[in-house]
Amino acid sequence: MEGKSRMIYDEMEEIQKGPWKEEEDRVLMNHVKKYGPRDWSSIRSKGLLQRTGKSCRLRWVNKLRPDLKNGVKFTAEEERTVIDLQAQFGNKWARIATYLAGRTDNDVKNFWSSRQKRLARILQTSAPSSSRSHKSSIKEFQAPVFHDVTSVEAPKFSSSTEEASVTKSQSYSSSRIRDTEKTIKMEPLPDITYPSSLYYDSSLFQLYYDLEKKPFLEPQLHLPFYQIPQFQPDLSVPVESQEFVSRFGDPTFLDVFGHASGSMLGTAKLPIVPSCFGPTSGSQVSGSAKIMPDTFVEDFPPMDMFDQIEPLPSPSEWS
DNA sequence: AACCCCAGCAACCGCATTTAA
DNA sequence: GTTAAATGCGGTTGCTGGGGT
Repeated sequence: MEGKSRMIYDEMEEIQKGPWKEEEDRVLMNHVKKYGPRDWSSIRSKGLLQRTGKSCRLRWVNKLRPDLKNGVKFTAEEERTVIDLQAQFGNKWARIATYLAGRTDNDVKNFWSSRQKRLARILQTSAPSSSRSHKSSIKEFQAPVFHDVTSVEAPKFSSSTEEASVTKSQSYSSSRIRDTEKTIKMEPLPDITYPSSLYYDSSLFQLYYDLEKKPFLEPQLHLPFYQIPQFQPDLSVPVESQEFVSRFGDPTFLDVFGHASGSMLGTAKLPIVPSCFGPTSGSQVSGSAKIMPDTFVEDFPPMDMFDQIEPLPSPSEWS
């Protein structure tokens, strides 16, 4: 080996990888103090560190930035935010992270993948071994997503027309509602103060109903699944789905809901009247103990065991 | 005590996009 | 306008510590 290739080899060899040492962090911090968070490549070219510019930047962004919540677990609120934004944006971790103060894209990404693994395991262990059809029925479900997103602040965007569409005058929630066809806006019921931004994913309904042909949901069927333990087996629900649905009563399955208890599920009913069906369409749940959506969200954090589930076709794909 | 499993995390890699020359 | 370098992003990997057996 000689000449240029030798030089390249030496250069490659010198590059430091792996965990950062304190001294390296100090050098990197000094660089940022002097020049700001940029010119990462110059750190190496000046001989300050044997790290690539990319590595330096990553270290700064993920660990050294002063505003980071290092070593702090995601709060329930942050989890809700991530779940909601992931549903909205997909795996746009950097974008999602802009909604979470002190969190990096890596944080969000790691949080999400941990969660996916956890849920996959839960699904796996709670799935009855005897039923293949059960497995397929799960795939037909998509999670109804309940969120109170009123407290989520939209980030301050500097550019991008798409991002600029979320203006200060527009709440994050309203943009969310506007953006998705899957969202059914909740109308407040008299004498109850509901967060105006409460919404859920209506696609659960799509499982059973072609909305164009059957504009009215049967009262029990448009219930969110927290009422499912009381689910009546004769409600024109496909047998497979009933089987799946019945598993909400399975104590193991309930682990998905964190500290939710089976008894809570059994008694909880929420009067929800999707506006598209109108308050007079007879879709209100009868005889229910009213619970606030927020309470519900708190008691049933990250309800996303359906995340593995393939999305249903969009309405335009229905035939 | 030794081993295994797993969750959480940090860091790397490859590719895409943006910026500067 | 072109090209190379710098930066940003998302997927993936590997390490580590804690808990269970």
